[in-house]
Amino acid sequence: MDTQSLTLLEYALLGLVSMAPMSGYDVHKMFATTPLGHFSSSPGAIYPALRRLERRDLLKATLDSTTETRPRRVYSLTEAGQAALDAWLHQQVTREELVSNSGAPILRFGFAGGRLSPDEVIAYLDGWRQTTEAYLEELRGYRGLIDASAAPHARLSLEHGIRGYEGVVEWIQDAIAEIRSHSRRAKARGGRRAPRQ
Amino acid sequence: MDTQSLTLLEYALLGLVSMAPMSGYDVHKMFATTPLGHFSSSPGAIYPALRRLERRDLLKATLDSTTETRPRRVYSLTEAGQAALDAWLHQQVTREELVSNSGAPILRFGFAGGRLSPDEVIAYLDGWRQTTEAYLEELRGYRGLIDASAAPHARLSLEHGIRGYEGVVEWIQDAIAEIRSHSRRAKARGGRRAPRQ
DNA sequence: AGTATCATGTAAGAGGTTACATGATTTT
DNA sequence: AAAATCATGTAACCTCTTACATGATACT
Repeated sequence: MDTQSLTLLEYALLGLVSMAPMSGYDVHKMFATTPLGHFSSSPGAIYPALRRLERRDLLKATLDSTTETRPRRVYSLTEAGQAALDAWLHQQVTREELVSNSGAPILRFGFAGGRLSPDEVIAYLDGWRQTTEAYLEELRGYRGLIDASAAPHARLSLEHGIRGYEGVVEWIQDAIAEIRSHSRRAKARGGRRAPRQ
Repeated sequence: MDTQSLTLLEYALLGLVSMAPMSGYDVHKMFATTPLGHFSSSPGAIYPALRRLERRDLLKATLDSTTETRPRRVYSLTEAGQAALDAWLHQQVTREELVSNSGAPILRFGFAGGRLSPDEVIAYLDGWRQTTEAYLEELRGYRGLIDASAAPHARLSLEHGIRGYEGVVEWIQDAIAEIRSHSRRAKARGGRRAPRQ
């Protein structure tokens, strides 16, 4: 298996295809019409990326010839693709991901839905929270270094960053609580053996 | 004047140099040691960008030969550079800037300190707030389209985005209040003619 | 004397953006 | 019949990343 790491766009494509097999045009529509991260829907990015993933055997294309037109290339994950996606989903949030503001942490969370267990998701979220709180301490340390009356914009910009990360911590706490209660309900239902209608 | 738009890194360089003349290495240190946006401090990005800005006559370099070593190239803004920076600082925040999450809005705010009047800064912040609230309405519209019990991660991801933008709106309101009171104090001091000591 | 840091760069490669191309299908 | 949209792509260009190069000064 090929350990080379992928671009964020490529991981996003793996994640999307994992939820449902898709063509390049389907991906384009997703990026263009839903608030799924901040990816460009330009075909010049999407189609070459899909081809790269196909070359690396992470995706396979099945030619859909139901219509007589030029066949759509519908992509799905190979086994190596599932492994690569799962390995990525298991990566903890790093300080660098926070600083670079790439959107990778929330993207991983979004795709973790069906692929990670509730306990794994909670562990991921808790790691994210810890990394965020450590970075928050760093940022708060800068507050003392700024002469506020001399540089109000510098201090306010720093405050903007701090507030953002504080909001993330709150969101994580709520998300963990919600996932816990959701998983408890699922277990309770499982105990009574799925009563239908 | 050259109306071609610049990359965010290039605008960041104009902004940094506007605060104090700097060499490429000074910029590198800024990016490496302060939480100034999410720029890479790699010389392969910084030095070529400075050269591009010099070629476009937005920056000029003065060779500092106080030391007998290889002279440092200390950059400062040309008049065209000041005009380009000011034009950028006057641009309102767009929906695209919010979606792409580039960090341009807070970067402009940070550099607006000495170059825009308090009234202009407040107008900028208020435009940012309005654009953010409009985008928030868009995002809230997606809430109804998601079946929460079927796709809890999708709904939580959306909520993550919504919370972030709500936090920005709150920060903007506080920032406006602070800038208003700061500017009132400055006017009051101006009336009594700068008492020293 | 040797190592770390200062300070400035270059070279190769990858990925993304913008713009264009192509041909079929659906809509007006 | 014409226009818009579906669907897939290519080509040129630009910027950034990574890694290496270079030579001077400061430190130990």
